[in-house]
Amino acid sequence: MRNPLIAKLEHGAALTDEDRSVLAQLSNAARRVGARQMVIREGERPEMVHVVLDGFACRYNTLPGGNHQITALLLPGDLCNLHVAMLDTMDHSIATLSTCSIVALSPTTISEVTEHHPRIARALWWCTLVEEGTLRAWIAGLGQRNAVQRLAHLLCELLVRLQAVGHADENSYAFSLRQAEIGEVLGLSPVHVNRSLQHLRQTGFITAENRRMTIHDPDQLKAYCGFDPHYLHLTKRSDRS
Amino acid sequence: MRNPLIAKLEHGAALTDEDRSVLAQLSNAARRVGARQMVIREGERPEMVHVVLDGFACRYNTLPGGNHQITALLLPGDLCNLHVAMLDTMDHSIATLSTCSIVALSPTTISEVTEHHPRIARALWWCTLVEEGTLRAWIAGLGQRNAVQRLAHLLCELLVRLQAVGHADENSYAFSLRQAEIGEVLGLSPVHVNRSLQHLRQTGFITAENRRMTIHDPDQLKAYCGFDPHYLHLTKRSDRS
DNA sequence: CGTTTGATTGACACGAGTCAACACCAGTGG
DNA sequence: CCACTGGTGTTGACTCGTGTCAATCAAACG
Repeated sequence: MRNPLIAKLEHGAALTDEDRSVLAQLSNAARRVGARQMVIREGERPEMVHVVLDGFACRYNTLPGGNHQITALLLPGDLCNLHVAMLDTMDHSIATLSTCSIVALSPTTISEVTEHHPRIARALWWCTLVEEGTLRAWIAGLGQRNAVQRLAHLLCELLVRLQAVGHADENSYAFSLRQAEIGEVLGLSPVHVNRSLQHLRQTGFITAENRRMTIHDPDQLKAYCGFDPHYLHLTKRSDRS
Repeated sequence: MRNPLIAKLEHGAALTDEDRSVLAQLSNAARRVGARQMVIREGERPEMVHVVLDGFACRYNTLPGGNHQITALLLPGDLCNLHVAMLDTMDHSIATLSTCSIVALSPTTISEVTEHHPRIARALWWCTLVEEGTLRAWIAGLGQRNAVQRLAHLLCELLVRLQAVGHADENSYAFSLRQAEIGEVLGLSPVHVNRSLQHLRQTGFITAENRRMTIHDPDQLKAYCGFDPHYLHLTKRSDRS
């Protein structure tokens, strides 16, 4: 399995072999983190840039009252807090969902790399655009879609994003979120997540077993929930400029 | 009334007088745009960075089915598409809501300015972080708050953001959105927006008349909806480093 | 094996959407 | 100067999606 960081950044810029080897080196210092561990807490001053190399992590906001809303899923290849040096304190928290393999990079490492490797710098810029696009897509889903479509849309997004880093095959991927956690992503109660999953199962769209999600006909599910991958900006570099 | 672009960026970096005069110059070429005009359409290749100097504009996503979800409100001082050069095509549209005064800057202007004025560059970076924080806060609101709290939260956010650029006084600001547009922000039907507004009026929280929103006791309304301005990162520069 | 954690189910309550009528302007044109 | 218009805001009645609570089931685990 390829290095997911490299695989992801390939979508954002035309990397050279040298770029790749730099990224590969950065990935060496990965550490293993158990499921449901905090990585950064809201209010802290962030010190490191984190890169997820394996597993699922998330950003989440805590609301007065104690409710949580997950605002982003961090998949293999995803970065957090690229802008680390700019921030006073975190306005949200980051935690693992499954067991993860994570690298922590110092701001100086980042700035050295971006200074000497313009294509990597470009790819990192691209990452933040994709991140913003994803945030907007989630807002649109929360505001306009019903529970089942929201869930279907999430499953489609995960399929496409994981495929982009080589962590999903044609129509399935490892998926170990609890239903309660899916609820925190979609703004639904755990019970309703359960019912929505059942609906997708009974309609024959998906099979979820053994911590693996299988989407029987991805194109059909995408059509069902109106999934348009444009916001992920995955057009292969080679396709354009 | 101060230049809102300068007023906003002051929050992101300690600007010098020279920085301010550069920004003031950039603001000269503003053009007037009527209400409900498209600025950039989804799918287009963006060519210019836009800055709102007066009025309300918005980003919005169009969903299959034709529904719209507003994903960001662009207030005086706000920028769109700083990252213009990086994008292939827009994954969302931008339009005015009220009559606006807008400047369009070329990517080369931007890169020249950021190259020669590191504090402005820093402030622009800061802007994108605030933007992301706001997107996350909206996700959290859509996922976890009920209609009235969502509305109250929006009104609080607008108060604070407009105050930050000198476009609101202690407890009121010009506000000319239709209820249907508020609905597109909050993911609510126009009818329910109406009822939620009435609720806030009858509870004595707000008065909305003459295209002006008055929040009688901002602290109380903030407490009511759990508004925490942290995500706007408006701590005055002078307060820290 | 008991224990625990998470998934599933059913009954019920309630927030929010829908539809349709009506009120209230501001602007228009006669 | 006044009817007419179109766009918004306001109401009421009804429906339906989703949340809540609580019981039960299933699988993982020490």
